[in-house]
Amino acid sequence: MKQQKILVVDDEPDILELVQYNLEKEGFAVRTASNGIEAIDLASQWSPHLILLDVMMPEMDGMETCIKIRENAKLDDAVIAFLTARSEDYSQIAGFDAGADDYITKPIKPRVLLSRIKALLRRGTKGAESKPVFSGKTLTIDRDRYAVIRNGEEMNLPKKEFELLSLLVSQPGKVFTRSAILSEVWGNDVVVGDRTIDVHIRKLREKLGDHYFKTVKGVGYKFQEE
Amino acid sequence: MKQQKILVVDDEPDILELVQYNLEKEGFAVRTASNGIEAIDLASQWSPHLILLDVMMPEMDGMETCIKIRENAKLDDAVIAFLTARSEDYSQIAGFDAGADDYITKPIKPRVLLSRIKALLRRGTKGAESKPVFSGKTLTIDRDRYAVIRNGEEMNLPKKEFELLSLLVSQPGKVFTRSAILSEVWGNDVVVGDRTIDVHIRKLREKLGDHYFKTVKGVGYKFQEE
DNA sequence: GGACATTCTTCACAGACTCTTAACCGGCGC
DNA sequence: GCGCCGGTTAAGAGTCTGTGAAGAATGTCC
Repeated sequence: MKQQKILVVDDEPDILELVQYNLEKEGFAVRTASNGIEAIDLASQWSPHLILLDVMMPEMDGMETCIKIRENAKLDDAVIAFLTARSEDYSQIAGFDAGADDYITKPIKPRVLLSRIKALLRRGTKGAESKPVFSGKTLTIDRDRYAVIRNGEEMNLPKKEFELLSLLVSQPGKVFTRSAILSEVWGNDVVVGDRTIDVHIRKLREKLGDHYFKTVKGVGYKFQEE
Repeated sequence: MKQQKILVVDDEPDILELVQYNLEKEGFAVRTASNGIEAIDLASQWSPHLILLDVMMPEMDGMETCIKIRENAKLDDAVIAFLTARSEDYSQIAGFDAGADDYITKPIKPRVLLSRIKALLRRGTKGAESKPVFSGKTLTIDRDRYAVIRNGEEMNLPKKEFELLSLLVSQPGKVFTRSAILSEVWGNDVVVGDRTIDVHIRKLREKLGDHYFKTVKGVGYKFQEE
């Protein structure tokens, strides 16, 4: 699965570090900004899936930053959550008006933070999911069931193989470069060796048949039925 | 969709009127009560989907009312949200303990109120919305009676197991990720350990048979009959 | 209120499966 | 032959789930 990107914005380095550590431990790609201006910059070029925004910040406060971010069409899919001290009640209300999707109260408890974040991301990506089913002549991929059906026979593949197959099958005939495959299946910030993709392709060839997968030397791989 | 019922409880007639007007405009069925005792009465016979409860009330305060309502099994599905003045911080915390699902601070802004209420109802009705009964070849789930019937033999499951089974059975074959299961069965704000789901799945396997539940490693679980 | 039963959650560990790595092979164009 | 690429293989690291037991939480019955 593709790695989810989270931008954390707070003016206290301690908080940034704490949050970053906990999120990265869970496999998220994390970047930080210490004020609103930085945040907007980074957000617009990095396109994070979720933005954690401290309400109280010098220069430009969270609310204002949030509104600015919402104005950027490119960031329409981003989920925004406020970090707020428990006493700053007012901000909770105004925050929703500014376009926030949730608020999380400080002091931050790592486990709670994680569960909230996961819930938010799940909600956020619901619409973006591509069709759950692809059907070709002899192969059907059903993302809902996480299964591949070949000639009526259902088989299960390990996660990475399934994701890789899904990607290739999503656009039959199209050649996917190695780097494209890496970033889609492994995520941008994961580094794996050169041969890893080959090995997974080989597994797929073993299980489904050699003819489905065509190697385009120097470029990448493509899926073709028959 | 069936009209959603909301009970508003507050001792200030102005607030009642304001809230009632706004909610009815949006198509909700609204009733009001001006104290805790009235509220409990009305709630138990009308079974609202959501109860808005002022914290500060004469006779019986919101917290106490909330606890009483929670004791009534018939109202188990009701979502309870507190209305609280900005300064009454403490109540927000204790409110969750008393069984509240959210709190909304005064002064009330209609737009915010509506968006919060809709979010709450969305969350609250996920289980009840689906048909109360699912029937497969050998398994039948009857949400109304809270019972599972396998091959004509009725059996009762503990709540969590039942909810988990219901969820999986609601879409046979579909893989539910661990995080999806957590948010549906446990709720977004509950944090439980990694192995908890496994244990419940195991219980179900013990009681109903191993073959119904398929593990998809790295992804989640799915239900399949046969 | 106290004793008991049931349900829910946690924990530590084992085992199975999956993923990645590294070394080596062979084809191809120059 | 040489360098570049991808294919193959097997081993080891790593990840995820299953399990038993125990403790906490909750409910029930006198």
